[in-house]
Amino acid sequence: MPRTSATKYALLGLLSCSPSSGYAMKKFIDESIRYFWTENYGNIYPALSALEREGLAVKQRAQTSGRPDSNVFTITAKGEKELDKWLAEPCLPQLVRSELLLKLFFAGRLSRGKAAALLKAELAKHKELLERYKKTGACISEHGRGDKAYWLLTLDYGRRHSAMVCKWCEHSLSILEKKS
Amino acid sequence: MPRTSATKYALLGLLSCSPSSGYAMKKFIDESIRYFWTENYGNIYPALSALEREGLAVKQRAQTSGRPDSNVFTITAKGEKELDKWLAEPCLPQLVRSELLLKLFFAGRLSRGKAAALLKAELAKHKELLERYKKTGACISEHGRGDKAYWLLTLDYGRRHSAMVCKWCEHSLSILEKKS
DNA sequence: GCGCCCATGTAACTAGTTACATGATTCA
DNA sequence: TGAATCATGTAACTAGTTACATGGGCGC
Repeated sequence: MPRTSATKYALLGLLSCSPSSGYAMKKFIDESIRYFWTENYGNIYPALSALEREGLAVKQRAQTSGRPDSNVFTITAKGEKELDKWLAEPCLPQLVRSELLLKLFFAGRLSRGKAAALLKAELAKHKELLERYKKTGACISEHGRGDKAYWLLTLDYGRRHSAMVCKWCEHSLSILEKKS
Repeated sequence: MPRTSATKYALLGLLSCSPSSGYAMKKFIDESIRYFWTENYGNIYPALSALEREGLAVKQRAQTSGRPDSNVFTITAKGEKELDKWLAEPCLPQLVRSELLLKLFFAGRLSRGKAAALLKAELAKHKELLERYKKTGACISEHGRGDKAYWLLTLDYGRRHSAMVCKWCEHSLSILEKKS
């Protein structure tokens, strides 16, 4: 079974919040949900054309003073129906590929210092993420209109995930230090 | 910069433990490290040919009684060097795409029951994973030769991850229930 | 003979990334 | 005038999945 790319639904979801352009959606994704979703232009623009072709969104040329014109897309009733259908479907099993865990799995070949360096880099990354989540939380409380519960829920996941990784790294590093 | 596929290094890593065939490596991956790494035949066989072409592994035809012949690959000194170089390099930043979090982010459109169903499915999945990790832990203690510390470390990650997801699901479900 | 596991491989496909090209507007 | 940001798009690429084809050996 060919699983349709989720890009389509990510864009429909964003459009269900408010009409938007490809450029603006990319920006929103990078600034707000990058910790669990990414897109790139090479993906977005063709997907938007497809949405229009399928009648799930309509395009309008919009002019804003002081900026180039943009193509603003609005979700249609058909688009909302399609989105809701997808949202209610169970998630397809996702295969994981963690380069870090793969390296660590074979890290017996490395010196302790080099193995520790991998863990320290991961620890630093997630400490920084934890800092960023604090700001995101404040941002949602300010900007979010309507039901923020689910936004906070995904944010909570991010926080718990990074906190877990930090603890695991610290624990792993302490084990490495104890080693002969 | 084109990032070389990690499949190459995954296979080199496995070969650094012991000579093996593509089929056997696929089996090992599926049975032991599926929780953080996956491969499929369409990926493995071409990668093995490439390893041979680059002089990182050598192929030998092997016959086992009662089974079809197999191509057993052995890592070369050059292959080990290449592997060690890769292992010591910092991990490239990995982009995350979680279909579950994406759905949840837009779950304000769903009934509470449907949103809860997504979480319940995830909870069930990770409860089952936790069960499996127990067995894997025992398996490593028995079979693992040499330095098991790093194997246990990746397993510890899996356990912590699934435990975190379970807690997050339960917490999220309790919030959904409290909602008006 | 049939179904199952062993074993290898490829072709066609879907998905996702990167690099490039274009052009507007703003600000220093 | 040059750098930065806004804005759209495509072509070429890398990566990964699925489906298919083939054939040996084993047990029923």
